Amino acid sequence: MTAKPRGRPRNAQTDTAILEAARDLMAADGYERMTIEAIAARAGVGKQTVYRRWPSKAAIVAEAVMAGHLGIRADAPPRTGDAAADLRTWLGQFFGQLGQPATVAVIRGLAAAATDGGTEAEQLYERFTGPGREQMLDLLRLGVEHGQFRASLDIEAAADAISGTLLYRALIPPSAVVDTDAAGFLDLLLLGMTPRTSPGGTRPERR
Amino acid sequence: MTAKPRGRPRNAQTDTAILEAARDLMAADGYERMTIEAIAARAGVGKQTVYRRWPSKAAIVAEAVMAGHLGIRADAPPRTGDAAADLRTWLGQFFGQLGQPATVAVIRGLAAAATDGGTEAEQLYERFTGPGREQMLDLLRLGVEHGQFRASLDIEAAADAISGTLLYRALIPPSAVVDTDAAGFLDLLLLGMTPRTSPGGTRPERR
Amino acid sequence: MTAKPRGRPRNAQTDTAILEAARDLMAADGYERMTIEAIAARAGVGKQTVYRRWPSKAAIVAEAVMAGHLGIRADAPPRTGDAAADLRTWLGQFFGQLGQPATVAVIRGLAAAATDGGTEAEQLYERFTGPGREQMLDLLRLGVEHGQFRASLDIEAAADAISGTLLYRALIPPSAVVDTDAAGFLDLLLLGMTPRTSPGGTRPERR
Amino acid sequence: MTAKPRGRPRNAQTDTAILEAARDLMAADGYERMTIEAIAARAGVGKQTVYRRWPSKAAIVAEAVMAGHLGIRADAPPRTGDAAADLRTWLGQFFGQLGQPATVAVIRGLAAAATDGGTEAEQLYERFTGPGREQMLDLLRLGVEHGQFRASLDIEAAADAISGTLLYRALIPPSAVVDTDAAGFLDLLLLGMTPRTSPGGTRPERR
DNA sequence: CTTTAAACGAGACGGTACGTCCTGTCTTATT
DNA sequence: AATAAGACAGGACGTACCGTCTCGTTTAAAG
Repeated sequence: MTAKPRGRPRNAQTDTAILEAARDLMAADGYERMTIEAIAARAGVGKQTVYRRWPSKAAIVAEAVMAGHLGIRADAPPRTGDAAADLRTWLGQFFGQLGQPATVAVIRGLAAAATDGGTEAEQLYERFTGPGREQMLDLLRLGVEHGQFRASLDIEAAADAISGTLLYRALIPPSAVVDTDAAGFLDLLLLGMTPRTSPGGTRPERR
Repeated sequence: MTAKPRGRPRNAQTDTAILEAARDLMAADGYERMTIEAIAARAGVGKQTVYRRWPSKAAIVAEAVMAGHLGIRADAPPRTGDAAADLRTWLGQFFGQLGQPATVAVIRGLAAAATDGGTEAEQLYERFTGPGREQMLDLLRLGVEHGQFRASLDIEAAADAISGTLLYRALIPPSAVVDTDAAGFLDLLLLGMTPRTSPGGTRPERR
Repeated sequence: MTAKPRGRPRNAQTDTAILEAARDLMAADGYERMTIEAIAARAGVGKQTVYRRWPSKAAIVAEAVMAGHLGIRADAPPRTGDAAADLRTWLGQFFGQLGQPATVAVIRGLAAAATDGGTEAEQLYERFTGPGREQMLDLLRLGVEHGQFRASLDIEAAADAISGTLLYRALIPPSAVVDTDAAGFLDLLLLGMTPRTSPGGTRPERR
Repeated sequence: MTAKPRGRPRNAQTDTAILEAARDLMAADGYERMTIEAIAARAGVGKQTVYRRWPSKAAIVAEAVMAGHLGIRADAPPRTGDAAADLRTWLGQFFGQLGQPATVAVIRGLAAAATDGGTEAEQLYERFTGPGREQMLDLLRLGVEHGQFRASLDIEAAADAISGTLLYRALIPPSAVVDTDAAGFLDLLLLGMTPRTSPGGTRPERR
């Protein structure tokens, strides 16, 4: 049990203001070019107030993502009973967002934050992938149980492959993006079934 | 045909010295913490000499990787005729190197460099993934022809999934790494076959 | 009335530390060779702290002189009632200091600073010559009233001639200095009387 | 006797081009801001060619002045037999030029060059003031002999006072300049006679 | 109410690195 | 051998942020 706080309590709206400032600047400048000084200024807040709440830029970004201030929405996946379909729907959310520059900026930022090294990388990994990963593993496990995915599936490895592909797609330059849709990707990964190709079927040339 | 060069020619050894300095500092400090000033100092070179040759830290790192000064070796894959086996062997090289801190540092650096934005990201993508990707696509195509991989395989998507997973494994903190071996991963991705699990078969606990 | 200051107030001792560092380096290296970086380092201060207070090297030097940190002492002249004698005594202070390397360094620095152009030159002129000039004009005026100097004396022109000679003596190389004493110079300028020559009377050869 | 020169002879026009480039840049940017690199570029010449001929910026400027490329004209003074009048005429040349910005820039540059310290200051002093000084001393000596100046005049000190005043007038900011004419100044210095004031006679207010 | 204690905006502070500019020297190929 | 061009090690420039540290002020709860 925490001791009753004394002195002036922290202003809860300040958190929001900072996270929103971070979100805007991230979209505008990218993670690297965004500075804590600029975040504070845009939030109309002293620098110390930022440092009092988060230890680093990476931590701010991680929180902004988790709090939903940044583009990637981690809504709970649907649970219709059809695990494969649910997974497709859910991943579709993410793959669909890869078209939006803001989302790409965020994922790039997270990757950059992860490379900052030190404990933040671990934190970020935990906070960012943690909850989503659990959902993913659940659905994969369910799919195996229901016989939708093959029994030998290494669900942890599968989860990593999904996350990794998502990350990779965000990092590569837009001109090189291959427009495979999420469902096709999932089939590729998990089923050995014919992936449903995008309408028209023909793959565009790489630049 | 290039114009005839005038004035004192650039010293080719200087390039090497700078790239090697970058390699060492990258391994020691990581991409973010490595400074151009330190690279110049370690190479025994003026800062301007660095800037004369590369426009940014990202560009230096990209070149260092391509020139083979940085840990990831992109040797040509073996061509035994068995495409699936060749691919396994070749990817094994990369996955095996994920255990070495220097290699991880490099991949993290490349990711960070890619997030630096601008044209360098594209350059980096082209130069880094380009050659390797061609090899990968070749082997995948061959495997499909020989019936080792299913006919419906989207080889571009498969290549992205492989690259992405490799990247993801390098970025996540060591404590969270799942020790699936390369062969198992490949089976997962391409075959729908039972992956060969590591001896003992039990998955270690996550931290 | 000035606006109420906000934020952390500037440390007044820091001003002193910087000015003293400038004084020392000026004496040691001369104005040209003295760098702002070295001033900051010697004062144990960040470079920005220097730039926050003064816009240029010239401005620092000007302030250092006015604050008395640099060698030229502009003590108020004596007021014995004998204006000519007072002037001689007072100017003697300055001419006497021309033998000290530190003083010469300062005057040279002021001249160099003046040539930096811009508004600082004006500032420097005002602040450096201003107060002393008033004293000089006062004494000259008094001397004319008392009949010690001829009635037709253009006191402003006389003041310029005095300042200019002082400056010139500081700028020329030591080997070329003529050792006329202050009193003799003054007589030359103002009285048409026989200057009191230095003991021995013979002028040394120029180099 | 010098050995017969071998190899390609120096181009004499190059000297001129460099000195003229220096003259132009001096007028445009001032001594401090003028760089040797810019001089070479403007003269259409390699940097080394400049360094082969002069050891320093100060030396270039000194030569530019002596060669008449820079504003101050040191024509020989007239010799009418009336030493005082000749001196007035001659000094009038200099004082008159103080109105031209280019001339002021040059004198300021010379002062700055003198403060560069080292041997260049001495060189510069010798080359710049040397020839003119001889002329000045000659006329002063002549004036004393003819009884135009008082017999007790210390001619070396008088020459310094004249040079110093000229220098001082060039260094002080234009707004502070007192418009005493040369003749009046000279009378002040040498004669104890009523100086001829400018028409109207009233001194303008200082800024 | 008054005291106490923390939060807050502001901005100074010692540092570090940035990317640019210039110095004076050194190679090139050319004249 | 001199030249135009330009690379080179070095070093200072003035700027931007870092993360920390005062300031004076504000806001609650405790006395």
